[in-house]
Amino acid sequence: MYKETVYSAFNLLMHYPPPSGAGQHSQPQPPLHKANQPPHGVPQLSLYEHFNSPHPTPAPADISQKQVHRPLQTPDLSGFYSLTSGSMGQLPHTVSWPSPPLYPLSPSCGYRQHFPAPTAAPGAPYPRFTHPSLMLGSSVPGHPAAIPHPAIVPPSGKQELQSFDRNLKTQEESKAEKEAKKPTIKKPLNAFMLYMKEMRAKVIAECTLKESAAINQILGRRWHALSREEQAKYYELARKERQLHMQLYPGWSARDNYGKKKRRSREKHQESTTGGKRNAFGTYPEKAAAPAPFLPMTVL
DNA sequence: GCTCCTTTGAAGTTA
DNA sequence: TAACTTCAAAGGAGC
Repeated sequence: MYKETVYSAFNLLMHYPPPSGAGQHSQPQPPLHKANQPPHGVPQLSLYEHFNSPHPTPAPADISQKQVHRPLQTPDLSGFYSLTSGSMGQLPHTVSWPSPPLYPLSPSCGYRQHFPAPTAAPGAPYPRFTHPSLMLGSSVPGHPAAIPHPAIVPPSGKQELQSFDRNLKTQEESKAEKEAKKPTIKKPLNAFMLYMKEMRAKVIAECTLKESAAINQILGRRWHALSREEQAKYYELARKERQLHMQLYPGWSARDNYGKKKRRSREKHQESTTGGKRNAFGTYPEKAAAPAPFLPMTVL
């Protein structure tokens, strides 16, 4: 039964149609994230105003209007923010279609018909949304909450204990320790990362999956299936995220974290694509990614 | 406990 | 400037 389901789903995916317009456009347009820059002269709410506006405002029917107050919601958060839409109309004509999935997905998770781009009724109030990293931290003047911005990652308690033990070590070591203890300021999340954060729980619930790699594949496909307006929402969020990040950490650069994680060697990367390491489903990427034959249904 | 997997996008580095 | 690389999140798996 399980095998049958998996085969069916996999065969479906192999014949999974690309989104409408993919591969058919003759005049490629700039990517959404490039095109989605606000034009000059469009009044922008300050970040403080964004985060301290007491009441969410229903969005106008025409999202291309110069200001859209669009509080969105996640279940565990109480705040909201409003965003300014500068160029919602300047969206890419289409998006590239992702490569076939490496993981066999169930139709309810991987098949496009099951996750159409959500649409809101015209004039309906926008759902609340507060991405944690968009919430005010203590470093924002005038804000009562002493919650640090989540981009700052303090060392873990374990590391702190370890560093406490090392107090007896040499000054040089403690100096190096101090450097290591410096909280890491993380990169602001991009549009897709924000989308993943919001939708992950939903996918987990729908698909009863726990493997992040598999979930991310589903989310990647859903991202491509989103309407341009829906994607624009996340590009706008990401823009705000970067803006806030710049305000909170003016001197920060992505260079600060560059190379901090262990650099993956090309050999290792190639190894992974040529069968060196198993993925989350215990299969080898190159085998799963290869064009799959149309497998016959197998009843166990 | 570190790294990989897997996704997209931003930003860094390299040629 | 184009191409390539790294890192953001997530959590199970493997070493």
